[in-house]
Amino acid sequence: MLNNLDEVFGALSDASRRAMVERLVRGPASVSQLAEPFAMSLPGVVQHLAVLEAAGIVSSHKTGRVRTVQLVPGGLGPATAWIGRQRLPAEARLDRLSVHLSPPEDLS
Amino acid sequence: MLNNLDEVFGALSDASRRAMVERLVRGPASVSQLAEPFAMSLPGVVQHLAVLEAAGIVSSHKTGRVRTVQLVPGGLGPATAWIGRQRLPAEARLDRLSVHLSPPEDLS
DNA sequence: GCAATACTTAAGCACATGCTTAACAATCTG
DNA sequence: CAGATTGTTAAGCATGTGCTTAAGTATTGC
Repeated sequence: MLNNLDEVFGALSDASRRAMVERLVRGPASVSQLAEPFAMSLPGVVQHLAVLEAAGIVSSHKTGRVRTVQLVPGGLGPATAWIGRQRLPAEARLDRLSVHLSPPEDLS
Repeated sequence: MLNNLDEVFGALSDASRRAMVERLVRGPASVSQLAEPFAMSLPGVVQHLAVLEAAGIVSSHKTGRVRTVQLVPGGLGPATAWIGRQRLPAEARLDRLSVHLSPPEDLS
């Protein structure tokens, strides 16, 4: 089985890449749009995006000359799951509590 | 304000360091005990522990000639919190639930 | 068609990372 | 005290990371 935790955590260990993820939470964006807040060359940004894509955090497709990037739903799942497993025994009660909480209700 | 997300995610991006954290969830351990599962020199292990300690994930104290390492409660909190904030709007319902679970409480 | 736009590819460079071995403490044990 | 145990310090090395600039390749709009 392929373990991509190295790539996921590695991708998140860089502030520029985290900022890109934060931007993408608000919706898909082109490479240029993602590059705009940074004092960084476009190739630099593209390299960061490649890291995020290799980690499965982001996906992209090219339409015409524009590459649109978006978050992969659940792309952070492996990271969340791993961290969730490393709770101290003292914190375990909270885990059990969550099991008994009712599933999320319709909040409309 | 100092931002240690780089260090926390960076520390978790290495499989050896994650394995050490997994071991420490089951209780404190000496440097030698932590080193035992690895085909790695002791200085190598100590360097990994230094990364975990710099990230605030682990703490250690030396008694006699033995250094005992343990998890810092809530040391993974910054990572958990950041990931929790990057949920897609579609996943937002889960956020409300997590609000009731996150703060580490006094479990005495 | 021609120029502007939006990337892409390639190469290179400084610095960080993940190890190693060798040598050095410091502490316990018989 | 002598030797074994436990960790530390220092140095070095191969590889990875995070940029850069320069030059190229589609597309699109006039």
